[in-house]
Amino acid sequence: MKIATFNINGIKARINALPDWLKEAEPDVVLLQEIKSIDENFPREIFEDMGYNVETHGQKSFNGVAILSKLPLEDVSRGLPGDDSDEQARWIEATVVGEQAVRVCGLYLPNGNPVELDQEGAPIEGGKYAYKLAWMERLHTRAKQLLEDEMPALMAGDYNIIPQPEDAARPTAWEGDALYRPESHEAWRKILNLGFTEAFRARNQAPENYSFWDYQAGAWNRNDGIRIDHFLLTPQCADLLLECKIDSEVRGREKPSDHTPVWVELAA
DNA sequence: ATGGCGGAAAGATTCCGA
Repeated sequence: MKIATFNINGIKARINALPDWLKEAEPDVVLLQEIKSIDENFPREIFEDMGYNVETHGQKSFNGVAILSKLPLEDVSRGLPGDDSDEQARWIEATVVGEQAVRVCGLYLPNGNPVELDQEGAPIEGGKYAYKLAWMERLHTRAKQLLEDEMPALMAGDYNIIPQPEDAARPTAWEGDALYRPESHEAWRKILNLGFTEAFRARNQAPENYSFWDYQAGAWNRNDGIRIDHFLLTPQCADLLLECKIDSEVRGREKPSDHTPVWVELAA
């Protein structure tokens, strides 16, 4: 089973690039982020005609996540639990029924910039960085529950986290940024340390592997990128891991997203 | 350090992302 994650930066803007990539990459399941569309406006027929089941969790203008799957999807759930007042569409999960059932969670973790701190250095309540860290606390809670289920499960998407220096072309440029701050790293490590496997690094230790390049200043041509799109696998899912790859070349095409697809192949 | 680009909604500019 091939499962991909792809922050498309707007479904309308990627109306050609996404189907083109699907036809050649042929993933069984795709977790999409930043569809930037309400559910009613998502062009589901395009993907249904390609054999995909479509489940969306959209909102107006920003954010929005979706799952495309050639295999049946069961028990679809929208929204990350833990804060009923959170109206941002950043989480969707479902069970994919293949040879084995796999629980897949698609996420678009808050960026968190600008970082606003009080005199003591604590994130200011109501600010974007506090929202990011609070969201990661809720993610930690959901992650623990997934482990308790003891079934193959994964959480994948745009984490807006640069895990290590080797995950950025210019790591020093990111010091102090919400994607690279100590509090962000601590929250990331806390989730990993529950017992998740980060799929890409389980298969590849090399630097200069990125999943995002800014549109500005020729970042793609200079390979000035960062690796922020990740797969976290439960132990039962990590046992099924065959490969994890980044489709970098997609970033160099006509009208690209600023992110590129990342995928895993599972023996499921 | 900032936001030079790009997307969306609104509507000839502003907000947002990373």
